[in-house]
Amino acid sequence: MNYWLMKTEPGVYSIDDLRRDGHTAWEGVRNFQARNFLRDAIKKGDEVLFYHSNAEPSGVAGTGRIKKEGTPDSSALDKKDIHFDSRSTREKPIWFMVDVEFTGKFKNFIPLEALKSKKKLSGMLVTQRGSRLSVQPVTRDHFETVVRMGQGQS
DNA sequence: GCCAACGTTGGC
DNA sequence: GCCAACGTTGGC
Repeated sequence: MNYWLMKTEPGVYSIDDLRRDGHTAWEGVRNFQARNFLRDAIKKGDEVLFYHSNAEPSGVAGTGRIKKEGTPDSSALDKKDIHFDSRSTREKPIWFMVDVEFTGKFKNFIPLEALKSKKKLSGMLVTQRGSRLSVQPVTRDHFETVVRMGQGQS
């Protein structure tokens, strides 16, 4: 079982949207490192920290779980989609997506500032300057610490 | 809105 | 294969 952090801009798709929908296709990722995680490493049942970026404040808003492993990203094949990529084809897809299901919204939203100041979370990728990767691996320790903070037990 | 940090592209 | 130019991310 692995743990991940996935970024989304709440104005585009928030934890409340995920709660409403139950699950969603995590599509539109156009970065090769993140693509490799989506295609190769993320497995059904893996747990996800749901992170609001470009928000006021930015931070972890809740959790999700991988419902379906990597499949070709259909938005890359759709000419009308903003994420359309002419290099990607049905036979040789470049981009991949996973399906994420809602598992919970934090009682306490955890702002980035709180992640940074928590000693136990030192080294967590998202707290590092210039960390732009939109799909990041998280250690089990860090995942559980953040969840405890979000549930208000720490 | 600014801008630092980073990823990607393309000329050579 | 280098690296400058450009585009994007995302905190502030």
